[in-house]
Amino acid sequence: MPKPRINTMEELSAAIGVSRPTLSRFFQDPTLVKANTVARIEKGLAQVEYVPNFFATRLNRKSTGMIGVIIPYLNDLFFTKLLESIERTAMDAGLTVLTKCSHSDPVIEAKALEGFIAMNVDGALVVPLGNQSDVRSYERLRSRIPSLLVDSRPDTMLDVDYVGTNHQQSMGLAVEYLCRVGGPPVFLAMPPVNFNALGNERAYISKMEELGFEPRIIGREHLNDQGHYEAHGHSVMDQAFSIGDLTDQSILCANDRVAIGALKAASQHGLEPGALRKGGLRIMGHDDYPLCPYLTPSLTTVEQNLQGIGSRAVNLLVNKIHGEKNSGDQIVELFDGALQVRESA
Amino acid sequence: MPKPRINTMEELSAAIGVSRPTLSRFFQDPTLVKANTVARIEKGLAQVEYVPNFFATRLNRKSTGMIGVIIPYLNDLFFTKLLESIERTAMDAGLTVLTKCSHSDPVIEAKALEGFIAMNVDGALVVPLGNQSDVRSYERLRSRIPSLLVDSRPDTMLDVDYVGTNHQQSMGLAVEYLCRVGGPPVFLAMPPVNFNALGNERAYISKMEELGFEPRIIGREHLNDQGHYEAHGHSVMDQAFSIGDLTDQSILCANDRVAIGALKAASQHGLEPGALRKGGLRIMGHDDYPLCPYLTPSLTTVEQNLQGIGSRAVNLLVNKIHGEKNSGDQIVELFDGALQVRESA
DNA sequence: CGTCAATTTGAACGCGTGTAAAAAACGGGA
DNA sequence: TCCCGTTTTTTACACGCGTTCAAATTGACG
Repeated sequence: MPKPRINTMEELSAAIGVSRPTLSRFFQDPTLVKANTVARIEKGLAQVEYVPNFFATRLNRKSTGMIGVIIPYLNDLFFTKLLESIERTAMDAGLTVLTKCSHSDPVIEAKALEGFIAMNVDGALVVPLGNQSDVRSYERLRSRIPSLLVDSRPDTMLDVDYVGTNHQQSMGLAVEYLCRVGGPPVFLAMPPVNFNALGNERAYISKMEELGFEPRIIGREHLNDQGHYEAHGHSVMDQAFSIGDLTDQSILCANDRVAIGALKAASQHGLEPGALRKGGLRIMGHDDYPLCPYLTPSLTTVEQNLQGIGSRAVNLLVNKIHGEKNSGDQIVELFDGALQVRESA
Repeated sequence: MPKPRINTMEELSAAIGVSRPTLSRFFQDPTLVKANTVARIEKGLAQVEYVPNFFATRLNRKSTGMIGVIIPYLNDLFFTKLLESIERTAMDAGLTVLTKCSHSDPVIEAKALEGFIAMNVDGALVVPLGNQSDVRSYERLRSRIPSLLVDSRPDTMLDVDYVGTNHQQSMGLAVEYLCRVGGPPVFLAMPPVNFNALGNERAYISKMEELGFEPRIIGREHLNDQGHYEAHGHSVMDQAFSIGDLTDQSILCANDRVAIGALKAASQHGLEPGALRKGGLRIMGHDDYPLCPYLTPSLTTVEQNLQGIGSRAVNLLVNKIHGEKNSGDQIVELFDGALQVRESA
């Protein structure tokens, strides 16, 4: 026997004999209503089918209790891990998260940001596409809504609040490690079309120079579909190995997915990255993709503190929302990476 | 010079000299307004900053133009691939997608479904947690909103509209292939706590029996945290290999992530799955996880047609929304899997 | 210039709930 | 029992836009 469906608070009010304003307060926060009355309401509620209309409740409220989050890709465990951290933290803070994915399309990204404005979200976390992102969209967003850039910061938005990894430090770790335990690394870059991997690249160069080595970057010339990092890494290294190049070098990859492609190329050419431990071919990644330990050989990499970045981003956003008066100062928080030494380097 | 911000249609109307009802019609569908007027509105719009309030627009509309989608995990490329397919199809159909993730928590799942009701979505696609899912929540949802189960169907919801993979067929393919090219496979199951992998398991059993072989299932007794498939596959196989068991068997894994763990265990024990091509140790997965080609050895598997499942699910949902009068008949569409023979088996 | 059809406008109401202010009911203590 | 402070109820307005409908305007055409 299905319970009778009740569509409006008005009807509810009539059905259980409690005034509508009291019901309204009850749904927002039961502690605003006397225990006695709460019990009466809950008893009534158990007998009917009623769900307050989401739109109506937010229409005339100062705070919607929602934050918007947008990420560039879905098919990447890096972003989903970050997203998971964000969602969990936000949920604990009592916020509803509105997740969007731009699918690597600046137009979709812009539309999503506009959507956040239209929905009056309390704040927004933006993991941007990168330099292709529409700067004006973001400007429009942050002029109305407390916002934070996460993970990646386009060159055109350097004056904006931001939480991410300290690439100088994390790539520095990688370069230093590779140099210490073997030969100085060649840098396998991301596809050029792609978003600002420049942070990693610049960090590589400066660390190499600091240590007195000549930086060498490969893979910038290869065109590749966006997001197909493994294919990129594979094709670049396959080509090199085919002519006997780089077969005893240290290869530092822009990220783990590129490294996964490189690993495959190596194994196809009968090479065993990391086999000599202190020299020969070695392949290292960056990010600590969840599958790293399960690759053969397992992938040495630098772990990004996605957990920390995600939760810190949410907390900072909450602060911005609750006033904390735009102190005027730009917020920039960079998290250090941690070396994860495994078999491949 | 920032454009003046306009907050309501009323103000907009005054600002650009077009009546509010006309503006309303313009925002819903510009073709409802004369070209001449459209131009005038657009010109005015370019000079100000205005975004129609999302809540207000949906409050008094019959259709919200939104569909809700919920998936159980984020950190799984299988689900993100499915989600991507769904989002793309929905976007093409002009629908706004509301994505939620239950993070493997039935309570979150139930809340999300209630949220869909509260937001008056036109329809909902539910990729359930599995047998842990709260059946009543889903019943409440589908009693109010056109809904469809996708990918997995809990035993408690067998009478419900559903789109997914034909596991009988896809696992049949795998079993048949393994038997044809080598010895009959042992089935490496998912962690028991987990959601209904039973489809795969049952399909394995029935195909084995059909071919006259004795089914053998391992890995059911191992307890494991949810979602850590690789660790599960690894620990089960590591244990077996350690006592010299299964080292020359065909192993059919419940899914690719389990297989990835199994592959790692093999390599750690100096075993090379698939090396003998037609016998010896072979490992096969199911799903065609995007990384399969990049593993060493690359993973033989059965590809699920996620693209097809996702877009079909959206299209069916759209049909249900647009009436198509509940024909009364239950909708069940099963997609065939396709063999992807690689190195590991 | 007149006519008819197509558009736009004004005015008003509705959507379901938030919110504020004042009046009424309640509850506990002297 | 009376008084006072707390809680609930009444009442009324607000939120921003969808929608309707009659009245006014526009536009193309003859």
